[in-house]
Amino acid sequence: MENASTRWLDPQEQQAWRSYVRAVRLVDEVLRRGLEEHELSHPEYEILVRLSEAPGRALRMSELADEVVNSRSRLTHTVNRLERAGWVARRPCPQDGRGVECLLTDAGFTTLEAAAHTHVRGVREVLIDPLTRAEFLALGESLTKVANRIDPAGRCAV
Amino acid sequence: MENASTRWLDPQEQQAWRSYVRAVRLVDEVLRRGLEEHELSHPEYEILVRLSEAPGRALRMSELADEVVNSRSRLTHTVNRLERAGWVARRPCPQDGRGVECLLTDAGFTTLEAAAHTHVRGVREVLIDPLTRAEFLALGESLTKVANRIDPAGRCAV
DNA sequence: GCATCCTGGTTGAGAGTTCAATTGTTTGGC
DNA sequence: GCCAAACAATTGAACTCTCAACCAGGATGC
Repeated sequence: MENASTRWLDPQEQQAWRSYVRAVRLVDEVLRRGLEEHELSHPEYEILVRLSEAPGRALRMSELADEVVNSRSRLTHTVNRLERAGWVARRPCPQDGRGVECLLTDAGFTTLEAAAHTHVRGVREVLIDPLTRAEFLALGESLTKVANRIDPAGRCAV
Repeated sequence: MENASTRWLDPQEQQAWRSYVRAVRLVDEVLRRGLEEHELSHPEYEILVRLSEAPGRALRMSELADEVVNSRSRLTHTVNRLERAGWVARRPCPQDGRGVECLLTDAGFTTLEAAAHTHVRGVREVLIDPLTRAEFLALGESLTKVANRIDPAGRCAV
């Protein structure tokens, strides 16, 4: 499985990689703390965002799972929590008896609106403001390439 | 707490931010799968790396926590697992009766050597190869800025 | 019509993480 | 020397995530 021919990272690559790991961890932490005052985790927040953008504010479980890059099982658990909180509701899918649609409630929308302010402010503060616009957009483009290499179809259920 | 003056992300920023989230999630997933064949999680792997680089292959718990950007408590739990596996050992810190030193064992070093091949290959595959060298290094520099903005001292116990 | 397979979604157990509370040590004022 | 405050690390409970097993409902072959 492993052989001696692995090409190690040179010092610059090493440094870049460590910054990646460190930044990702710190950014996550900041955003988590921002959302917790709205009783939302980051994964939960993303689900609400996707639902709010969907036609009729509803999506099938599997579509939703792909959009937020979650496993089916993880989505089920997370949606359970959101449903318990009253921010989301489930209903059977009319076209497909196996399917389940997930629907953003009005309460969910209200929560989302409130949380979005905090969240966007956090994103600006940690990721956008420290960089020039060009740097930030370049970052985005690089990461688009990275994501597309791993999951070209754009719909990965992990 | 929230007011109406929040500046929302424009479409390009939006796109960049979503790529960030998506890429980070996908990269994490790939690396996790790479390490699992060595029975290591990514946080565990990082701990072994830091120990292997430290003088005498040992660090105090709090230093280690800062290096890998973990909370104290999380580090304790993770080190418990590593200790149970025999890859790490604890000993009291001679200078400070409160302190505990964490030490990489020979078995731990061997495991680390094996896992490093898989891991570095994974990092290359998902993060380095899809980009030009300049792009990758620019990514690293941007993320260094991001990390330093959040945690200027470079020693954040989260 | 029914046996088989595939897909959408859920469940439960086990592992990992967070938070608040706890134990034990050192430090600093007096 | 003593007491309070600060610090290092650990603990346990509650919660989240992963994986593998499961239970439908649809599609396919005959």
